[in-house]
Amino acid sequence: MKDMDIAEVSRRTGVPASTLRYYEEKGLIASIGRRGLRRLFDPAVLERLALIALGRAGGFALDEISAMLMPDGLPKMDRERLDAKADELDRTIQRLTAIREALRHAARCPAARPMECPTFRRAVRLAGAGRFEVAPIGSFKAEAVSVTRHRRKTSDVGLE
Amino acid sequence: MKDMDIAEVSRRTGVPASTLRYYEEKGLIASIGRRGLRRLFDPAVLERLALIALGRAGGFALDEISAMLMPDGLPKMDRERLDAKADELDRTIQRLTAIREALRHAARCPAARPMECPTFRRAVRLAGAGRFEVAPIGSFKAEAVSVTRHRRKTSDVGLE
DNA sequence: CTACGAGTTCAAGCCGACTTGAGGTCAAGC
DNA sequence: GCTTGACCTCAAGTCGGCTTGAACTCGTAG
Repeated sequence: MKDMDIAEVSRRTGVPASTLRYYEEKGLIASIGRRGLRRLFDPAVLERLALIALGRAGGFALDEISAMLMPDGLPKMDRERLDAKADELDRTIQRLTAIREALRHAARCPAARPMECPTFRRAVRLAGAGRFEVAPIGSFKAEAVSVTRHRRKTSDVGLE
Repeated sequence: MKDMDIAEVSRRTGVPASTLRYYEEKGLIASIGRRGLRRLFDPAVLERLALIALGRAGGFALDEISAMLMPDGLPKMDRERLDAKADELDRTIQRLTAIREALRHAARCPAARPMECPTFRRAVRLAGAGRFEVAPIGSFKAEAVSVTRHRRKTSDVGLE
């Protein structure tokens, strides 16, 4: 298998040609040359695209991803940096798990107002969904979670 | 505690006033009236904002969230719909967990190229990070994950 | 030789969730 | 009575990650 044109890369990865050009422009992938105007890609780009997709699926920004990949597609970051990313993901997972439980519970809990249900409240608290001192029963607080979002002042709850 | 002005709601929730106005405009929250020009909010809005934050933290779009809340802040969706959301979250969690493992592994795996490492490859596969038939060793495929993102053609990997 | 279709560039558009800025209103304190 | 400052509206801007469209260039099949 020799070098591929953009259509083949697109076909084999499901990544649209426009996206591939965009990624190249951003320096995430590189074409190995041209035939006429047309880009030629080394098959290794498929692997690299898999890693990029992995990062995207993990919710990382393209910039972060390119910071993690060496020119040849090897993970570049040191152990600490990768572990930090893993930890970040870990916190996200915790949060999402709590939210999932809240939803499951809300689906069958008969309480009139969800916030009156201790189970639900607990889930909300674990979700770290903002710092609210909501009235009913004892007040609860949670540290604001801030998941890699640009300049935010106070409690950020965004996942993305 | 009687009705609050926007500043108080903001202070108590950490949600900026601009965001509160935006949410009102979108119909996610409602002010209970005005004093002069100024909005007045019922304390119940705090609870509603907590639920909104919960949804945001779960990665749901504002539209989805408002579809889940009754005018008074009660979860509105039927059991099936809520369960479906929970399932969606579940899949996301699975994916993120796989990615976290991939990162942890990559942090200490000595393999020259990550894709040569079976453990890593497995993680990538579980992450469903695109459908790639990458060269080395046996090829693998994964169904494209599509996480509630607007019109996308082929394999979408976005989480957000 | 020419037409075709797949590729190219560059600028502009889109989506969601907000933020920012200019300019206006109004209740309260001096 | 006048200033102050918190609040208001409305339009426009921002950010990331792409997509879209117009206008162009090639290699190749007929």
